[in-house]
Order: sequence, then C-alpha cells, then structure tokens
Amino acid sequence: MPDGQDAKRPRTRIQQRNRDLILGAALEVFSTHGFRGATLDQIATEAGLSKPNLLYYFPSKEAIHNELLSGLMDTWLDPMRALESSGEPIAELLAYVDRKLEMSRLYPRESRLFANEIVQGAPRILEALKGDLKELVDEKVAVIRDWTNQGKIADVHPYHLIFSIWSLTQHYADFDVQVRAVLGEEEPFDAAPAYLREIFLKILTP
Amino acid sequence: MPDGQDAKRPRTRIQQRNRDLILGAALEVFSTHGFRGATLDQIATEAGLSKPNLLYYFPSKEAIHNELLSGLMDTWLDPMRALESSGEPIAELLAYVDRKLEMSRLYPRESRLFANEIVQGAPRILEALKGDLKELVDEKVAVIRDWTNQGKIADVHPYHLIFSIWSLTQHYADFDVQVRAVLGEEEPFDAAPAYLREIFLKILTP
DNA sequence: CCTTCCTTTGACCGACTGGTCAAATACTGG
DNA sequence: CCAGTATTTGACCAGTCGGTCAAAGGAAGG
Repeated sequence: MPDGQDAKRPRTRIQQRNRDLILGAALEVFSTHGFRGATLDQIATEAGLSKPNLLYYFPSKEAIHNELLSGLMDTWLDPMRALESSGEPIAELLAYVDRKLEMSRLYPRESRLFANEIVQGAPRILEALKGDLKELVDEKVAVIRDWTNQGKIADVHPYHLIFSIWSLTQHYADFDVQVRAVLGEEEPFDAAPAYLREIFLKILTP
Repeated sequence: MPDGQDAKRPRTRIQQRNRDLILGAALEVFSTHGFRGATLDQIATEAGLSKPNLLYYFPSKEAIHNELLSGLMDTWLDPMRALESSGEPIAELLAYVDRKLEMSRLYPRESRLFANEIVQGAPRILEALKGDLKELVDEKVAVIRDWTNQGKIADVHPYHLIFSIWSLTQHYADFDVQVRAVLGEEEPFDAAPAYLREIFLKILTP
C-alpha cells in the first residue's frame, strides 16, 4: 500500500525504483508539455509502466506534479542558500551566478518545469513563492544591502539584482531552443559562463 | 465564407469584429494555459461566442494559435528592427532595452504566449526562429560587432548581449507572479526601467 | 505446498475534447 | 417585401482524458 502518509518513505526496493521511474518520466513529460498538456499515458509509457500502475503509486496526476515541484523547490534554492554573508561580496555573488548557471546546464528539465508553472500563473506553488521563497530572498537581500551600504559592491537594487541572476541563468535552460536557433552551430554553454561573469563583475564593481 | 485565402482580409465589419474578438480571447487563454491547456470552450466563452461560431471563422484550434503567433512575431521584433547602425551606439542599445521593457509592460500576454511556446520546445515556430529571427539577429549582431571593433562599446559577446536584453526585459512579463510574490507590495515596473538602464550602461561602457 | 500480501493490468467509466452538420436566424441588395 | 447570402447555434460524434476496479500474477514465509 504505497499511498498514504508514508508514501515518501517506501519500504521495498521495488517501490523505491518505481517511484523514481515515475517521477523521472513525469519530469520529462511535465517539463516539455506543462501540467495540462501532459497525460498520464505519456508518463506511463515513458516510465515503462501501465497507467493503472502509476495510480497505484500516486493517487492522482496532480499528486505526481506536486511531489515533483515540492521535491525540487529545495534543490532549486540551494545555490541561493549557499550565499554566505561572511565571504568576499563580489566573489560570493559571482559564485552564486556560476552555481545557478550550472544548475541550468545540468538540470534544464527542472528549470522548465518551474518555468511552465510560473508562466502560467503558478497556480500550484504561489503560496510557496510568497512564503519560503520570499523569506529566503528577503534574507539574502539584507546581506546584499549590507554590502552596498559598506561600499563593497556597487549600489544596485538588491531585489532586481537577484531577478537579473535568475533571469539570465535560467534563460539558457528555459529558452534553449531559441538560443540554439539563433546561435546555429555554436554551443550556448561554451560562452555563457564567461559572459555572465564578465557582465556581473561590471554590474557589481563599485 | 470567412475561411480560405482571404481570411486575413475580412470584408464585412462583423467579420472583422468577431475575428478580433476571437483572437483577443485566444491570446488571453493561450497565454495563461499554453496551447494544449487551452480549450475552444474557454476561448468561446471569453469571446462571448459559441464554439461552433469560432470554427466558422477559423478552421481549427491550431489555426487560431498559428494566426496569433505569426501575427505577433512581426510586432515582437519591431523594437529590434528599430536599432539603427547610424545612431550613437550606447544610446541605441539602451533605447532598445527601453522599448523591449515597454513591450513587456504593455503586452505581457503576448510575451507569455511566446514564452509558453518556446519553453515547450517551440514545436510550431521553430522554423521561424531559425529563419526570420536568426536572420534579423545576425544582421544586428554585425552592427554591434562594428561598434565593439571601433571601441565605441565594451567588447562583449554580441549574441549573448542580445540574449541578456531579451531575458531581462521579458522576465518581468513572463515571471510576473514570481516577481510580485517576492517584491510584495512594490510594483515591479517602478524600479525595473532605471535598474536595467543602469546595469546595461555599465555593461556597454568601454 | 499453501497462504498472505504486494504488485500489475485489462476492461471499463463518465467527463471533456476538438470538430461537424443541418437547421435556424439575421442581414443584404434589389 | 423578398430572395439569397452570411451568420449563429443546438445537437451530436468519435477520440481522449483522469481515474476505478476486480481479478490476475508474483514474492516470501511457513
């Protein structure tokens, strides 16, 4: 009986394996078609399971989606949590940009899953945005404000600075096809890291 | 007989009005739910028409979507077309940023329509991206390269500079809910224009 | 071997989807 | 006013959707 309170802690190896299979397949399908655009049949096929079998491990389509989103939210914010107030300000922020861009490179599907959700009004995670996300951002904004007040980085709007970092790094995952269509043969992630480091250095230098 | 070759040039006032009604409603619905997530019933209700009546003016759901995308593509690239090689380089580029941000402020639904399409792999406009879009970008990149070669702007990667402009300006339309969730009461577009002008000035100054 | 519990699935359901069609209704020029 | 055309719609259809269920298949311990 995989459903219920202890669903997150499957007992058997086979439950663990199938849950992972389903979540992996669901990530693939949800991230490329959005929630409504995805179908259980697609996810089942992708996972190599039957549709009723999916619903043996998860109570509904929405439950799979929620599990993905909440499970990913933490990972997604890790690069920001790692921003240390004790470090050298500009180095800390450039390292954050690096980590964020690396996330886009390694986990583009996760990025697109969030992008789909947010572009469509974030109906399922709005509360998390106004809660946990805002809280974390507010905390880091305070750190950035300290740095600007001490003249250690340029006096830029801290919230919009953070939006810039999100926007520029995630762009390479979310709008991948557009970037590639315009670049032609050139690989986006070849030049992007150096470019972003360069411009953020200019933005942050007092 | 509204369908057929001359569909774009309706004769009567009533055809013009209903086509506009439908396209307006479709923009609203497609931009908030994506292509698959949108339904003809939603669009019909939003337009104040019956579903069969929609299909009297457009042959299919996809035809409405295509009409929107192709009709918007031109408008969407106008700010970039207006970038003049004869102007003062930094002023030209900053003005481009301004125009692009203004588009996001005035036409967020159009921005999200494209965002939805591209995040999901641009299945319906990939050819346009590799064709018209790339052509226009290549042309403007040549202009930017001239400016960098002449030392009139900083030596930044021209393609990635353009991606930056797209990314940062469209972010405020596409990820509107997230920006608002984090900012709380503050209005995003209050500080964004000055912030973007400030950082792009830093990026572009040699 | 049998029992018990976990896992898998074919068949099925009601709701909804994009789309059709014939008939009804408005609108137009003569 | 009328004939003809343009517009609108209720009823309907086949396919797909998320989800259910009873029954079948497996694994494990005794």
